[in-house]
Amino acid sequence: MNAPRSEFLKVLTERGYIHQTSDFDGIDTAALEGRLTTYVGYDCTGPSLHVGHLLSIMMLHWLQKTGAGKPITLMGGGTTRVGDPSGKDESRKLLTVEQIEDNKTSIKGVFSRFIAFGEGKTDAVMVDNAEWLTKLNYIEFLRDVGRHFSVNRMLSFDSVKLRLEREHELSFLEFNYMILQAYDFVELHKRYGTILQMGGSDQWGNIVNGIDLGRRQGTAQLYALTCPLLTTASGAKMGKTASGAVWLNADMLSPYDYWQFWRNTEDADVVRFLKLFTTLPLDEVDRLGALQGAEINEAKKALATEATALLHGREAAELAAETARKTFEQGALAETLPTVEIASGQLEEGLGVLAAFGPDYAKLVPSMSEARRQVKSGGLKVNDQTVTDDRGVLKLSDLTAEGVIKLSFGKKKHVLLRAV
RNA sequence: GGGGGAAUGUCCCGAGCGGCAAAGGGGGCGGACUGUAAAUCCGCUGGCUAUGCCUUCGUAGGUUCGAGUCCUACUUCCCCCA
Repeated sequence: MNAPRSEFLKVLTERGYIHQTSDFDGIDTAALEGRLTTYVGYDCTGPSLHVGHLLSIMMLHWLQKTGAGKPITLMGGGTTRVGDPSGKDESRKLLTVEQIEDNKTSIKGVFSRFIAFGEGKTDAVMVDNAEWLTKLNYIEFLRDVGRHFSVNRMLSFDSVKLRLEREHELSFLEFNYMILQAYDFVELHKRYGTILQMGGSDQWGNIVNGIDLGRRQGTAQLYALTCPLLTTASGAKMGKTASGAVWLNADMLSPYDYWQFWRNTEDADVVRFLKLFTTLPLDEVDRLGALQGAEINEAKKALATEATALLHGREAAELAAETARKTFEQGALAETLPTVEIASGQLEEGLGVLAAFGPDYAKLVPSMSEARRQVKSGGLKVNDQTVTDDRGVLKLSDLTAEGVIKLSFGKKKHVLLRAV
């Protein structure tokens, strides 16, 4: 692999996005000529994408920014009806078509934060593979596409092999996923001149299948580029928090919580994440990375603010940073903490502490039983006072001068209960 | 087609003579220590209208005062013979 000549691959290489490519020089040349039309596919299995998807979105961002080519975001409206078996032990429950459509609508919004859509040469477009997949004729499809796939070879792919080795069922439906994804690649080539598919390293097999199919059907040379699967320095899968995945949609994870997620990055990951998840120039990253000991916290704040600004906007990011500063560095009550409203009447009658923390109000803990357990281990606080009695009751007199009650779970998670 | 084995706490792996909310790990969460980090140590890790009640051991039945444990059928997987 030679040193990249294109700005696009230069950036991707320097910032650590590349895990594997099918033909580095070929991609490099196309990028240099600005004809690297590239797609990434996104399943519609949930109502929001999460940080795991961010890497590929950032790659599309750089693709556009460096003028290497046109980004295409492919919504898997069709493939999600089949289900990708990659990396999963069990079949996902079949989603209804309505659920998939709802998810798709809900997911769409985040892309425009990172890439510009439009009609121009390097403007991004969004397409949905339901458009062509749902119209396929089975027999025709088998004859045109199916004959190019060897089952012997398909069985050797990790996504399939894992299931077989683990003794878990793999339905014929799911077995077809890789064929459909391969077909997508070729179809996108025909429609938009797409020549590159990017994705996580777990998608390598699926992408290469598309390249093979293209060659057999006589398309131009297609390419693959994958990014590494993200793990933290201590080996944990990235993107999980107490309350689940780190969602990108603001209504599922507030900008403040998103900021907190990045703020809590392990020391050893800071530089890597600055390169991957912010657009800060590399010399600035180097400067931040050189900080030692407790000073690394400055780098983490920069990471949090920059990453949040990309997704939720500069203003929301600054606000989150300020809220965190007040809460953690001054120990003051930040009015901008996540807030849950409660009827004053409820407080007049008295609201059980457990209930206040539980799923009906602050949602800091998932159940009353969990709240009870946390009281035992001293994890709950009301107005910075540790809760000791699980039968305690919150009353109007617990309201601070600002008219709120501050509920804390652990040291990092806070919610304000505001009487209305 | 015949024979033998397996499925356990809705995160994973895994023990479980008929009295079991079910050993032990990993992961996760909380506490201590720190720097809102890592490592380490301690605690917790089904739900609820809570000294009690309800739901859990592949699925559906049965035996029993009582079933994760015994029986029958079914599902999926592994091994051996054909």
